[in-house]
Amino acid sequence: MGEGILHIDMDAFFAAVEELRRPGLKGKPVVIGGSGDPTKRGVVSTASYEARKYGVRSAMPLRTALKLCPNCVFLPVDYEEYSRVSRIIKTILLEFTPLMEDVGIDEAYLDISDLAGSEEDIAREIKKRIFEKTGLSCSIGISRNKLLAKIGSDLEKPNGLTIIGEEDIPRLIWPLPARKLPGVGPKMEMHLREHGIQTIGEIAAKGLTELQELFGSAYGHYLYEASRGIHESPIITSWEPKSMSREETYEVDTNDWQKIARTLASLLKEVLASMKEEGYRAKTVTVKIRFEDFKTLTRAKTLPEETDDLDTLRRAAFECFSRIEIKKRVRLVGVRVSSLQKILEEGP
DNA sequence: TCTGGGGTCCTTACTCTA
DNA sequence: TCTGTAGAGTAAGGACCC
Repeated sequence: MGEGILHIDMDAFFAAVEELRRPGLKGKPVVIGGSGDPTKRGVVSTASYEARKYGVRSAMPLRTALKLCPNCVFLPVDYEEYSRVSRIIKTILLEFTPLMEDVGIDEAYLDISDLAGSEEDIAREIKKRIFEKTGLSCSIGISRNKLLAKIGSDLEKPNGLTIIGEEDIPRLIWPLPARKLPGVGPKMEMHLREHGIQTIGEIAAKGLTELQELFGSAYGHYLYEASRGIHESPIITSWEPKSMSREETYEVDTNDWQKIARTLASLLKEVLASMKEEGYRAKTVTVKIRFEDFKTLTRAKTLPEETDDLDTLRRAAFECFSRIEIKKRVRLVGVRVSSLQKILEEGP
């Protein structure tokens, strides 16, 4: 007992949903990303397992994926459809327990500590119910905390079920590449390698003070504990958004100030629409410009009080924009609002 | 040559105020 | 009042996540 946390991760979610809609795609290499046109700017959101055989990976430019796999079927991202299927899955999970943490569109944590029956039986039942209702498979990790459950769900993909107990850490976790530890991305992986560290076990072999000297006190402490499977973070069942943003990458880089300004104004309108729809006002506006060389600048302005007035937010956004010198071509424009305040609902 | 979009969190620097 | 500093708020950038 005691391994009461489940991490549920849908297998190649976007591609799997598309295959449901178009059974003719089954068995073919499918790549979901951007507008679906692999000659245009965009990156891979999801590659089916067949496409992965060609080396296609998430976050890879679509043009690179096309070179690796000219026969792949390229499809645009249809968030509305994936969200619809996602809601069905989350509803199934909530039938098991209200202690569900929503992590993006295709993942969730469940705390089943107080449920009757073995963790493994419950996980099998979850997989069965999801498959019956949606035709989709998922992978589940079971352990005593979110960190280990998440690593576990990734170990036997697709359609996996992995239980990680205390005694399994040296055998299952320590041989894994450091990159498999949540929070270790490409930069930190390189940084670790420079210090001769390639696996999670090699992190666990270091002392706390050494890790903190090398990687800073907070992150060093995280690595020390995480590499030993120690992680105390609760299941978060609800939360408030901290910011909302829209950004757009041009198909062709531009230095046309008018065009950039029009993009900024229209992105702000979209952000404002989402903000109003969800019932928030914002106090801080941030404008982001990415140049052709990928150098990115942001400028922020905090207002005296929260607002959802378009003119006020637009003045703030353009004040930020005016502080950025456009002396290179621009590839991306973005706008974000933060310091959000929920508007209390009026009575009927 | 390429590198999306929507988020969160952390670090560092700076400014203002108690 | 002078001086130093702690803490809050703001700004900017960067790493990471799906």
